[in-house]
Amino acid sequence: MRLSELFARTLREDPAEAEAPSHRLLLRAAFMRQLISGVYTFLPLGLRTLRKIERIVREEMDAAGAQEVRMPAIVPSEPWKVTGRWDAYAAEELMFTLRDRSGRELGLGPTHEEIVTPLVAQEYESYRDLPVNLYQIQWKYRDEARPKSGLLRGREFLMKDAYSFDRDVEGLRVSYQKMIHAYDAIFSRCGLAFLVVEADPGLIGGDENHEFMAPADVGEDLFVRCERHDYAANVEAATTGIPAEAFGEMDPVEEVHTPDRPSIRDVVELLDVPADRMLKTMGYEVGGRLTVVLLPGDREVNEGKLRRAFAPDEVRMLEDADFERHGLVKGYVGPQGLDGVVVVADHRVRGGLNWVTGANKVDHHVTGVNLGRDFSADRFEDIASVLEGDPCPRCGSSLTIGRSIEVGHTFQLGSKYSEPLGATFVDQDGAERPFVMGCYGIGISRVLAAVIEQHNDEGGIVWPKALAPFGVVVIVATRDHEGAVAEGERIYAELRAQDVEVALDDRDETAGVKFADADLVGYPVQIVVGKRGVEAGTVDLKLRATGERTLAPLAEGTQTAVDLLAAAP
RNA sequence: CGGGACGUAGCGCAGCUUGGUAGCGCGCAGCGUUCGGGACGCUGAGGUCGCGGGUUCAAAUCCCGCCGUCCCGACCA
Repeated sequence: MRLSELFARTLREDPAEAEAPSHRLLLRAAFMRQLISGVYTFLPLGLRTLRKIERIVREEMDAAGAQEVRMPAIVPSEPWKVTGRWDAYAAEELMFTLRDRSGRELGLGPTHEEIVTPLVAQEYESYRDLPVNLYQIQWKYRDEARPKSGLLRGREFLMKDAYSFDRDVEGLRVSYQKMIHAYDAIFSRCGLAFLVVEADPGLIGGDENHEFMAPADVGEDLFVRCERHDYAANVEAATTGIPAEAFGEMDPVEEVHTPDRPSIRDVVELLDVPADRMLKTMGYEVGGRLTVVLLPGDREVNEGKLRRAFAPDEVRMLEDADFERHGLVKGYVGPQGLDGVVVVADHRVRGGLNWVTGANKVDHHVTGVNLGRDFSADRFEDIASVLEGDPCPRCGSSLTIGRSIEVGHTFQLGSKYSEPLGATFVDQDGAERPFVMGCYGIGISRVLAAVIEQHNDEGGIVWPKALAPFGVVVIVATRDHEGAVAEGERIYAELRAQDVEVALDDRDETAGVKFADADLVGYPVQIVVGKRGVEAGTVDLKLRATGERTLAPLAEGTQTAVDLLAAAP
């Protein structure tokens, strides 16, 4: 490609609206332009890179035995109503909805379980047909409450979604493992540093599921990982080793005056006790029953774990009026002497002595409160947030917390969708059974941004060669030296003849502009053809990743570039 | 949805407090010089000051409403 003809105007300055490095660089390097919030046009450079990711995904999915299809982006509401997700998506405005001329409700698909499941049910009737795994690469639509950071959270994004259908759970496990391996290969080939974590299932539901996380400062997801790397989980799903029950001397209960100090932080400050000695009491209504949840004061309730602990009962946090109705003093609730209240304690509450907690009386707390003597719990559950330094649930070594971008998510769905949708096959014994499904997503446009988050420097993007829009750029570092221009053309032609993806910077720009743009766009290898070099019979080459420079004889410039590219990361 | 900020030329910004001629840098066009790390000089083009309403003799500037964009939070295949 001749850069003089490429539809790409780089920006000298950072666009005002971009903060995340990938967002900034994608705009500056002319990979994309914004249309509206969370929706972008891919320019030629961006599209080339996007297609490289698609290609890697296709190759690995095909190698894993999945078959590509293309389902419509426009979806009918009916199957969504059957699975109950129309309300979950459309009513909560996550789904863009529309109506056709007859008034029929339609939506733009945010994911396709409701479409692919009936499709397979329609075509396949027997266990003999299974397993099958269908995937597609398609633009997905989600009316995000808050699109952000360019491609990292868009309202229109390119996604690879795959769906496996098996006759039983054993089959699903095999299908699932194949996808895990394919994902490992895909992200490795993309040059992404990543880890697999145990995850919270969220709206999609199902049993076991994993997230593929790319560590990055701008990531929205927190994960924990133990020192020995035998456990990693999203903080939403993370558990820890449970502390041993505490034994020791119990102080007497004492009431202290804590005027206008309803929050843990206030009391910590006033009484000078560490937050982890405060006993936090959270009020909920669970399945209509008043429930108090206890946990150490330095932790938060993990809502996901809480809901799972109480499933299938509805969990609702108490509002101000509820406290009054139940005779609780907001800000000063303690577990001691509560009647007719279900008390659920986090396991960690067993590991502490002499808690400080509310006195169930305005402006008063109590100290020296102990489990067994002063209060009891009806149940113990793992419901508190994880903290840095907590023990690993597997090996006991300490957990660290990291920030990451979710680039892939795999779910074992079971019959969560096939059952309500009536998607069944006839098994060997003649019985009709619902398909046992898995689903597997990769945010392709998000991977593009995640790779940049991990591979950039002051100069711009540093593409792994697998994703670079062009592997090599030939920079003609002069405008008025015919020999240099001719040598540039020659090397460009030679590289093309060798099927190297090469760009020729033949623009009417100064050398400095071309160098800066080459660094910004991030071509792995730069070849500089200039007057000085041509007269001395040499070309300069630069490896973007390391900044390493090589001087090569003119005649060997092409081959040196090929070799450098082959060796580039 | 709650909180905050911003919207002035293609891009980045100043001007707004204290109302009165719309400005700077980059980019763009022409000419000349220069030619290996975002060149220099001269000349020039380019703006419904987000939109609507109000106050005023007069609004980019003050007031109200709306729209848009970003950030924090809530939410989140």
